[in-house]
Amino acid sequence: MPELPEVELARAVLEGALDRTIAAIDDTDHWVCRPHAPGEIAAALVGGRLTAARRRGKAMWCETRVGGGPGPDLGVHLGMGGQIVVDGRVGPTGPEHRDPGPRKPEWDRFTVTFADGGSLRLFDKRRLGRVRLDPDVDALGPDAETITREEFRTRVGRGRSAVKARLLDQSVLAGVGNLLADETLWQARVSPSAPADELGAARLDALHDALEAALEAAIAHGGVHTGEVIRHRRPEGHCPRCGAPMVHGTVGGRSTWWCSAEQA
DNA sequence: AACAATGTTCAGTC
DNA sequence: GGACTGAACATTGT
Repeated sequence: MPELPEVELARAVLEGALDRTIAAIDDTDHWVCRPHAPGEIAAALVGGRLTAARRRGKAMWCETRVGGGPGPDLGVHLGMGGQIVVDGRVGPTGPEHRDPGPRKPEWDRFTVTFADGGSLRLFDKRRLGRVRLDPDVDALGPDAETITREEFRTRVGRGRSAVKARLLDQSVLAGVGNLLADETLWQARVSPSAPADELGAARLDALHDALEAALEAAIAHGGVHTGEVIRHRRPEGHCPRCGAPMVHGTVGGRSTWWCSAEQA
């Protein structure tokens, strides 16, 4: 689930955890909390509180106050399938929201318990999510939601690798994942394997517009899985616009589907 | 059982 | 040194 729209929805859920005293933290999952030692995050934040929930691309973090002064930021990355759960509530983050399925307690990889009895948890079956203090977000490119047309042109339209690889490169722009990339390319009728530097301004602008529209729709509807082409992203799938078969391949190292006619 | 999965990162190669 | 590629990472589901 987690691409920019899901992370934004999770960030909104995170706001429910602000301004509450932190009574305890379970940071004993050494993989999710690496490189911190068990207890390190707890020692830094217990007694303090979260004061703001921020996001850049797929990276999220909370500003904090501890002992009357600013504390370290608490960074949270959802990885491939993580969810933020505050007081037992999750945001609308994909198919699992409609059908939550089993929720084994051991899939809670990180837990903040508040003095009022509530909690903030990172729920993550796959364990590819990550929690760390003072995450470095400076290496990320501009957020996909706010990047300007001009910035998009110069950053995405550079290099001879496939345009999809550029869209997925978080240092080029932050927030686009595999499904959103396929949706954006399909909306703009651009081949995922087209070399980025051969696109030209018109098609780069079309991609930018398609991205903004896809982001807005995904946030409004609850996640990238609601994209128009996403459910046709399967064997025997057909383009919902022209009816031509969808084809599958690997582009930029990721599983990719595109319309055999319109994105040739 | 083998393989793919909505993400990131690191070791290689050009 | 920068740009780019593919495997590895931990785990679940098909």
